[in-house]
Amino acid sequence: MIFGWDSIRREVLRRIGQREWPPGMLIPNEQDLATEFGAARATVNRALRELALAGVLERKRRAGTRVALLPVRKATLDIPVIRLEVEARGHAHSFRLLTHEAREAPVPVTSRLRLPEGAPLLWLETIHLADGQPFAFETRWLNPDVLPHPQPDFTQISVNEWLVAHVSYTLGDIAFSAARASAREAKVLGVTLGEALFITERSTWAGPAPITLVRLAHGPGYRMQAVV
Amino acid sequence: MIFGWDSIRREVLRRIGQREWPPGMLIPNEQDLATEFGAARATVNRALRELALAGVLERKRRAGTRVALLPVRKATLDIPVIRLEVEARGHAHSFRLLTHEAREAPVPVTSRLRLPEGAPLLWLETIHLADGQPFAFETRWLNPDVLPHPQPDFTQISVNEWLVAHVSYTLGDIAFSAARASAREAKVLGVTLGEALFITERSTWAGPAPITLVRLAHGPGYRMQAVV
DNA sequence: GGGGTTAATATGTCTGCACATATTCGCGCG
DNA sequence: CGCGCGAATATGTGCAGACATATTAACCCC
Repeated sequence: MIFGWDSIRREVLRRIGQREWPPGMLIPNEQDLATEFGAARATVNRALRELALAGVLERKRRAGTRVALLPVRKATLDIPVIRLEVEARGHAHSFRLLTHEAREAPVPVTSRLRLPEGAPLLWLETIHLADGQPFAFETRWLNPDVLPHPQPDFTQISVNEWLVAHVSYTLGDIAFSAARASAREAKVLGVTLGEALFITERSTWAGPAPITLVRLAHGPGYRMQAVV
Repeated sequence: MIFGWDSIRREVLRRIGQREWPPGMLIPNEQDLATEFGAARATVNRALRELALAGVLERKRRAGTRVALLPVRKATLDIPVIRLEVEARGHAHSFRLLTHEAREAPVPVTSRLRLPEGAPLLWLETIHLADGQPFAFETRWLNPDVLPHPQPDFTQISVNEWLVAHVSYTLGDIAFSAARASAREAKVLGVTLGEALFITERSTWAGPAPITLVRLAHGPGYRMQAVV
């Protein structure tokens, strides 16, 4: 009813929700729906394409569109810079650079970044604070090739923020897990030894060139939320 | 070059990556780009819309399109049914229903599902196995109103899977965190007391009606991955 | 010069048409 | 009966033109 591809999207969702179109059913083709809704095929296409992207529909050329049997829900989560994440929670962000040195990266790191064994990388440790309280402990391997000469002053601008502003990365992967706090993590984050930490690990790339491998350890109470 | 909106998208990404269009810059409008690429405005629009969705561009009517200063990367993660998750790792999935009883839900649960205090809900505990080894411990509050009479046999089909096949939910939220294993969790998952667990909590709704509130505890070694 | 109204502009979306492309169906042939 | 090949079909994408809408810039009046 009303207007726009979004109302078509919602109407299709409604029919699926009410079981008028049960899971697995082949739904009418775009042209028929366009006629029914009094819209152009392109408009119906837009609505169905969005639903396929969301995992609600499965579409194949010639075979048509069917309601997904096991809708693989897709959650999208925003990954802002830490400063924005802290500020979104209503706290003031600050940070302290704890370590900044060149190091030979261990094999798991070089292999994951596809660098030759023993390549010299920068090793940085940063503690991020929210209203002065520990928020996240960041440990990072950084490819020095991406830095200018002289290097930026990472005690003034966080590595995180300098990178998003000065190095465009095109792709990367991210993984989440849980781990117990090591002695160092416990001390830096101010938690008891063995506490459960929420771990985020990211690797980022500028095309074929590795940029950085970063691990963020969040203390207890941290929740990462997403809408489905 | 070549053809298609995706090649325009990649070309725009390239210009951003090469700093031809640095962060914050106002890029040419759709019509000019369409002329430059020899495409229709709709095609350019499609490319730019995708990039805005990915957080690379920021678009505003009349104001134009600019390169995002702090690109808020959006990661999309798939949330399949547990069986598929286990099978994707090359293991055989099985499960055992440990508990299945009516219970008065505690206040935190009823309030989160917006049900009256003391509403009777189903309480279900399930252990999911991968090749016979504990994979995830599922604890669930389930609104009995969504079930048919007689109730399905949850020892045969997992609650998880029955719900996705028979109840369409329209929205929900999901949160991830880390927690230490309680005595019961340690026993069921076969880990030591206090081990760090990866926790997934979901609430799902069919429009205004609550369906279920579920908590999944994954043992150590579990990683949730996403592509940026 | 300040404040409010008006015009200009870039994006958002729609229509109607066309062609491309991936599948599947069905026919014919060995 | 099985197999391969061509026809049919639904989606994917393209184009040109149009109107809608949000937002900004310009202007006028006091």
